[in-house]
Amino acid sequence: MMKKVIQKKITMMKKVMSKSNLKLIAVLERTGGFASAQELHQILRREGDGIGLTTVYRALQSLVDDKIVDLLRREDGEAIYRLCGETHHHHLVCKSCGDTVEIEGGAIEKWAKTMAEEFGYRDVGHTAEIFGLCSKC
Amino acid sequence: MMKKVIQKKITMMKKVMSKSNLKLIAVLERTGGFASAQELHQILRREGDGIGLTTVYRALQSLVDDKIVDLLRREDGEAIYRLCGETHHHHLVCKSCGDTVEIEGGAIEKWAKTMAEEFGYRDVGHTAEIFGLCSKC
DNA sequence: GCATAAATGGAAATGATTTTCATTTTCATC
DNA sequence: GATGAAAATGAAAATCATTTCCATTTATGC
Repeated sequence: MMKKVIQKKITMMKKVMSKSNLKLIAVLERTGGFASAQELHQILRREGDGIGLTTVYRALQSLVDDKIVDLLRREDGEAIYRLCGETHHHHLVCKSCGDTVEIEGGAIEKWAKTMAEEFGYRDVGHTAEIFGLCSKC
Repeated sequence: MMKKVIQKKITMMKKVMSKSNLKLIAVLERTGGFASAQELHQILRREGDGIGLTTVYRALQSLVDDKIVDLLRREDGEAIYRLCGETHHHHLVCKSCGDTVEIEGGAIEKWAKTMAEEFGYRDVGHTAEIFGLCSKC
C-alpha cells in the first residue's frame, strides 16, 4: 500500500508517474530499507518484470530529483536508494546484517546550522549516519 | 614540511613507509584539502613523477588502513582522501570550490553514542559532513 | 486513425577502482 | 660486492556501477 506522504506528493505535483517510477516505488516500499539500483533491478527481474537496467536508473534518478527517494552511498561508493520518510532523518545501520533504524537528528540539524553560520557557509545540507553492530549480530 | 602528527604516527608504528606512501603524504599535505586518487596521480605526474596509478591507489589504501588519511566520498561516489588531523573531526565542504573547513563535532559524538545505546548497537562509528556554499562562492 | 512526444531497453561507452603478473628495487646476509 | 628472498612497482587487463546512444514501442491529444 502506498504511503500517504508519497501519495500526497504525487498529487501535489500533478505529474503522472511513468509505470517504471511506480514499480520502483512499490519495490522500495516492500523492501523497506536501502537498496542499490542493481539490487532493485534484480528484484524486479526475479519477480518476472522485464524492466531494463537503464530504466531502473532513470526512474531512480527522477524519483531522487522529485525528492521521493533519498540517495546515499555505501562505503564502497555504490549509490543506495530509499523512500523518503515524512521528515528529514538519519540512519543507524548495522554493518553486518544491514538492518536500519531511522533516528531523529535534532542535535545534528542544530550543529550543522551553527557551524555553517560560524564559517559563513550558505545553502547547506548535511549527511550523518551511524554504523555499528546491531544487537542480533 | 611534515606535520608533527604524521611524523609521530610514522614513528609510533615503527613501520618504514614506502617511497610512494611518503610521496602521497607530501602531496596531500601540500594541497591541503581533499583530492581523489586520479587527481593525486595527475598532480604527481605533472610534477614529473612517473608514479603509476596502481601505486597511487595502493599507497592511499595503506594510508587509510593505517589511519593516516581519511577517506570520504564525493556526491558522485568518487573516493576522496585527506590527511587525518590530530583529533576526530568533521568537515564543512564547499560544494562549488571544494574548500574545506575542519570542524568539531562534540554534539555528534554524543548523539551517536546516545542513539547507539538506545537501539542496542555496539561498536559504532559515524560519518557527518556538511555541504554548502562558502562565502567566496 | 494519426502524429507526436514520452517511455523503454539493449548495447556500447565511460570512468573509477581492482586484479594480475612480470619486473625492479630493497635489504639483510654471506 | 654478490646473492636471494621479500616488498614495491607499474602496465595492461578485468571489473563493476553508471551513463549515453539510438532504435523501437507505447501513450496521448486531436
